Amino acid sequence: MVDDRKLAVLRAIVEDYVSTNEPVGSKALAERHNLGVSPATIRNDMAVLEEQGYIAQPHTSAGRVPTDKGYRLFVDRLSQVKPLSGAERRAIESFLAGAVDIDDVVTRTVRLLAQLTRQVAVVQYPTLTSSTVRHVELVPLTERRLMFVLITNTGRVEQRVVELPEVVDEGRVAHLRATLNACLDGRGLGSVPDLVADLPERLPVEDRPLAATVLSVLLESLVERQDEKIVFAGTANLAGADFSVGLREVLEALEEQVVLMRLLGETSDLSALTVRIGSENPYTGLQGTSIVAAGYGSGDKQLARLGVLGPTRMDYPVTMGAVRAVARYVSQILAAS
Amino acid sequence: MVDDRKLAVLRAIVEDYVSTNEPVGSKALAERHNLGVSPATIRNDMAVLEEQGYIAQPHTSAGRVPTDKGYRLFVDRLSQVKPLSGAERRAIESFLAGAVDIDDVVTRTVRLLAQLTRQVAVVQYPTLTSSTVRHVELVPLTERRLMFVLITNTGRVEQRVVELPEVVDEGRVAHLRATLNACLDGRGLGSVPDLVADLPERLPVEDRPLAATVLSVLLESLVERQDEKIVFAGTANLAGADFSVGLREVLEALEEQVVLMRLLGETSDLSALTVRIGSENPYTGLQGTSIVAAGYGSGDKQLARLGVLGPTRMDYPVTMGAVRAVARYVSQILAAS
DNA sequence: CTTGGCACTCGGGAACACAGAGTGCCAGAT
DNA sequence: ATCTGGCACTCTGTGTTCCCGAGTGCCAAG
Repeated sequence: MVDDRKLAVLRAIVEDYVSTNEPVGSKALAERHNLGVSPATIRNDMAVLEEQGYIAQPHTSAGRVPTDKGYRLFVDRLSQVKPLSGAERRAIESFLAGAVDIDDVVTRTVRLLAQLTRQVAVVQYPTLTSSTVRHVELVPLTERRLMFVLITNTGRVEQRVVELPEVVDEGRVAHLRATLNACLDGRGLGSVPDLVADLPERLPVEDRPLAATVLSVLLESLVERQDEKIVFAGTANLAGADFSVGLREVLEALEEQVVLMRLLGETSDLSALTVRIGSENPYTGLQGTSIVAAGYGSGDKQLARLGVLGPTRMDYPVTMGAVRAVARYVSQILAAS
Repeated sequence: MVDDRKLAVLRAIVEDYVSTNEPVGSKALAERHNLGVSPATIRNDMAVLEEQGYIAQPHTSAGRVPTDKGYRLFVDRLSQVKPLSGAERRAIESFLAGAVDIDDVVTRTVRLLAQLTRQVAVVQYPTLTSSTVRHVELVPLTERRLMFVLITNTGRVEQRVVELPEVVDEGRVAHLRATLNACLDGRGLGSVPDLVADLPERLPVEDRPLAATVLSVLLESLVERQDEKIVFAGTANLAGADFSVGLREVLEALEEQVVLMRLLGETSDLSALTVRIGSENPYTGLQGTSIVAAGYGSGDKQLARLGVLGPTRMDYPVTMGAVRAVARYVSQILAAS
């Protein structure tokens, strides 16, 4: 009974603080929530909660504010993900349905998510390594140069210009193209390095330099894209909010692909809805912020992650609901195409 | 003689204000610049300059600040574009030289420009319409679906998934591919609509629905990309600066492709180094900001524009120098590849 | 036309007081 | 054992006042 009420108090503090952005005191709590006890009792509970590190007061004689630990407890045990309204769902669906290609899907998704949560949205492009090769194309540009294009089953296209070591005629290019496609078509990108390892040896000697050059570009493009592209939107939503640390640091972090990558991706379970709160964050520039992220992908395979970044003081149930919903809808869209 | 000195005073005011970010008074001017006259004389000049609208005072008994009109005069008549240092040039060159494809060029360019100017950099992707078709590829994905890929001479690749009206075999796809390439190879994108207009009629009747479907996708992808993609970087540089209008508005404008487009592009002469100062700006959310932009492209053809956006109070000579230099180097890179 | 002098204005910072919110603690009630 | 009301105390934030200094505009003299 006792502990139960303390948790209720913590929940009330989090909810009030999130909605008002002001430290919340015992009196206000007693009024706004019917906890059935007097302010004095609440004060006692708050003293305990503070001692345990769930809340803190900015100054003596100010109300209490949840700590990161407090938010953590709230997210883990005191809240439920809030589903979106029907109208919101329909809006999402129709907005995403209009996408024409993978770029468009990602762009629309990130904007949608930013608008929905009124925070900064971050979307990782689907990882190549878990998709498969649909087609490899070699297009001669000049005598000693060709365009290498790799198309995956997720609709993603990688292209590179390859400088050739020697003049090569159409026929040899066509042959290499056929060989490559026969070898790679439908295979997972992760297995490509193994598959092409002994390929030059299976070719006539005179074709080997050509093949080696093309393959090195192919492998390079795979490696390079493994830490994938990430896009974000909604930075304008940062303007109002105040973080413990400056706005500048947050914007800088957002432009660092690597940092973003780690924020979204450092989870073994790609599909889970993960929340990282304030100081749980590995990156110093993002102390005052929380990240809510989820995996998405077509079918059972999780291809990549998406999420939002906002002030620690955010409405976690709503945000988590939005992120989860968008992740699901994107997965649907990808599965359908 | 008289007017000359007034201009010198204006120049001094702009320079001091840009470097100190504080309204500049007559006494400080007389000390820091050797204008050879007393503060009182400068005051008289300043009164005239203010009457003519080149400067203004935030409050009575504060120093003067340049108006947009004042900056305009400064840029047009009182300043020279400042070339970059040799070290900076080399840094640019080596940084851009490592780019592997067109995406990479654009990404590197925008980051470089942001870092160089310590402002927000904006780069427009090379416009398709002024480039030419290098190759058209049709890749069957399933019986009723194929991937359409368009490669241009600038290394840009457009792809679309096409849903077919009927089951189509490899042979017919190959035939259409050959026809398309014969028809379009090497032609300007602008002329594509004309070139394909009567194409269905030149095909056997049974191929027409297929051709019509593919062509409609082709044309659509051209139209869609005509208002081109724009990327930006360096928003963290906005954090310190203060605009007359809020930071939020600026960030919002940056995420509006259309707005950015107009900012960069609304010039008949694509190649000129253009400066748009504060209220000269068509968009209300960007009043306190100036834009410095230049065209770039391979060879003589200007393909697109790039530039930076910063507070009206910026170092125009330096910024203009950086923008111009980067535009030139990017043009070189594009011409070489 | 320039200069030094002078009175005037106004913004911004320092000092100060004060109201209000919130706390902690204690003694009494349940 | 727990809750409650009361009470003294401690802050922050705000409003007020005051004053300094920078800067101006004007004027009369060089």
